[in-house]
Amino acid sequence: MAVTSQKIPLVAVCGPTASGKTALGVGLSKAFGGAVISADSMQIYRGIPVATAQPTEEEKCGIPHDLMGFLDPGTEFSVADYCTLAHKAIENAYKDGFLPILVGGTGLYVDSVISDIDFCDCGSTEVRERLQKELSAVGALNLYERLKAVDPEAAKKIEPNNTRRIIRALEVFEVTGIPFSKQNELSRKRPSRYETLKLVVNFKDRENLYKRINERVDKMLQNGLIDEALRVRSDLRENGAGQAIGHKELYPYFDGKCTLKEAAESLKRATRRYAKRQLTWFLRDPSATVLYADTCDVLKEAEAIVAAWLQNFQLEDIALKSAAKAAEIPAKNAAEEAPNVSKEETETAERSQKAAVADDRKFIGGEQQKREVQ
RNA sequence: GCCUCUGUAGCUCAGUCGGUAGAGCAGGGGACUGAAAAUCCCCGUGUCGUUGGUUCGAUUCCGACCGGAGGCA
Repeated sequence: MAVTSQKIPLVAVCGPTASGKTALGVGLSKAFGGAVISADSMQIYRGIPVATAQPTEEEKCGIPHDLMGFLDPGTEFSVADYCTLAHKAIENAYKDGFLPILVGGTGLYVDSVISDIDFCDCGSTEVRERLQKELSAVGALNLYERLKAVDPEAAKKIEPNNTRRIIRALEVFEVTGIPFSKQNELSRKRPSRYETLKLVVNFKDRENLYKRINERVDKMLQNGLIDEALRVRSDLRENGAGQAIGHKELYPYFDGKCTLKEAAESLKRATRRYAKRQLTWFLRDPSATVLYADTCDVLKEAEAIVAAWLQNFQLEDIALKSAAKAAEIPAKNAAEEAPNVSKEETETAERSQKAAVADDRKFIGGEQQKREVQ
């Protein structure tokens, strides 16, 4: 399966919150000379690192991270803005000799970059605001009827109550004169500019994910989530960082309407639901390789997959040299380990790997120390 | 000890003038092309506390018993 195009290789690491994407992205970067480009609609904002679980300098392990914590929380932002920045960031990383690794939980951002969706520069705040006003004056059904007349294809796919999508579809038509559905169709035909390997972190038993989520929320509360929420409350905008899960769930507690315990519970619940939504997004893509974090060592498995995948590329490619070089060792391991493993051996291996996963942090720390000593 | 109220979905409760039940929340599934940690859609069988009785038929009416709440002693 040789790759004939000149496309840039891109590894995407996706999965629900608290699944260990960050550590996996860093781990792969260390193994293959990668640079992380974040694909997270909330980690882009500055000043809310606790709620958005931004990695600390220590967790980044010296790996370059782009598109993280650079935007003022009051700033509006869109997928289109993100794509512009992300394409540039990926290109730059690649030019500098890094293997670009897109790490994030925002499915729309990840897929928009990967398949190079064309947002056709057709965003108009005026038109959108006008439609919003019309909506409250005329009602959702009327707007929906208008969409039906103008773009029946789009109307078929959009629920009559999903006013946000109705407005966007009408907006595209008004600005460009081309129906939204047609626009999408054209965009879909456009070839991607990347050769992508998409990894999705999942769990065999959902309870394991939920446990991690619950524990992480508790940790956030210990790490100053309340102070952070109080500090930035007035800076957040409803259609920007204010949407982030983490602060708004604490407001009822601040307003004396519930106990901290209740607020924490609702925060956990919101996060669990979000994780589920992320999973349905990522698991929908049949081309994605799914890794189960509760039954195997995700990093090891991912390293083997990436190493094998990198062999599709021509090694004369200057930008890939460092990656290929770094890949040598894991590639060998993968070749030796992957095939000819009996079922029983796999099971015992899984069991011991489970222990390693449980001790995730220390394990990575140990690896890190080794490398630093060398 | 007596009196009153109460016991229906994981939780809070509707309801059936007797024909085996339905909302909200929780939970599950899904969609997604410029707010996406957002937005939206779909999914409700449970010994109607237990046990006798009346009845063609009881979760619904009557009795007893067992929980829970309140009142009087």
